[in-house]
Amino acid sequence: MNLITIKEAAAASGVSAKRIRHYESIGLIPAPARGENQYRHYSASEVQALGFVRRARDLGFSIDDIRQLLALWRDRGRPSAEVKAIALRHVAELDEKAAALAAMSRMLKHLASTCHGDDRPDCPILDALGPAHADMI
Amino acid sequence: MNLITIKEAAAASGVSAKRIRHYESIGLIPAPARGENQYRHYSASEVQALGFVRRARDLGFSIDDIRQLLALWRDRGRPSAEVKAIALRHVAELDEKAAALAAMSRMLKHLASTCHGDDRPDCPILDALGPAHADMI
DNA sequence: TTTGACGTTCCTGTCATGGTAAGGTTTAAA
DNA sequence: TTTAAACCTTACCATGACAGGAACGTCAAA
Repeated sequence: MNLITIKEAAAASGVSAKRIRHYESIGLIPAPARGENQYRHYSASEVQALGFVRRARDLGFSIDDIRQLLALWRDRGRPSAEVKAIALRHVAELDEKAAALAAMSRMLKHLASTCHGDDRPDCPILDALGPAHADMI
Repeated sequence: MNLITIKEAAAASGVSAKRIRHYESIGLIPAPARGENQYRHYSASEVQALGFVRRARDLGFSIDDIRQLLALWRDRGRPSAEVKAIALRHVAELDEKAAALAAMSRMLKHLASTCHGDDRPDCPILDALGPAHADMI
């Protein structure tokens, strides 16, 4: 099997060398083989696992989520229900966070729309943050 | 002026005593007066500033943003344009983050909808994360 | 041979806190 | 009077998921 250096593995997987070492240090991915010079050497399947991690991170999964997903991915007989449960729980978290951000944005847009935005000091945004209009938030 | 303890200031402002000390340590709010016993004592205006900070945090502003907003809030002659610019920049950030989360959620919902979610091992979610279907993400 | 591009480990910083420890103070009850 | 509790203080460690950089070893090409 063709073994490659960490930089090549980084290029092939889309995970930076720094992150690869980090993932190894926290036990997300197993330590790879080392050469005589102590350099890490990665096999194709290890690069595949790194790609898996990257794509899961791109979907916003936490490292702990990915730990479980990786284990299920490697388990040929896993029940798909377990994977689906993790995914749907994550979807709920994503939707919750997105809703919270949208609510903040809505409020700020409203406040900004009532603010002149010129040289005058009157500012409904600051008024809303101040104690007199606390009820607006 | 009625001076109150940090715990009372926390209750009145909605900012925990821990956070109040933290905000002081990073210079977000000025150090308050101290009693003979070195206990912090807060005035009404200091409690108002803490409430300001809390509401700005509730709207997702960073500490550095709040630093600027507080300075503008205290400046009676500030131009509202400066405040509006900070707010609109923050709105853009919020919208960007919300859109990213929504995109992740959409993709995961789609993948989950095609997953049986039973005892069978076949799982389009894992397949999509794996190297063969990298193009799905 | 020397340069520069790799590799290694280890330490610190990020952001906005929370938790906890070890100690001093004040207040109230036993 | 003693003691217990509820406060207060500072200071340090932990979080998540890394990035940056120091200090040092190794390797390939000019």
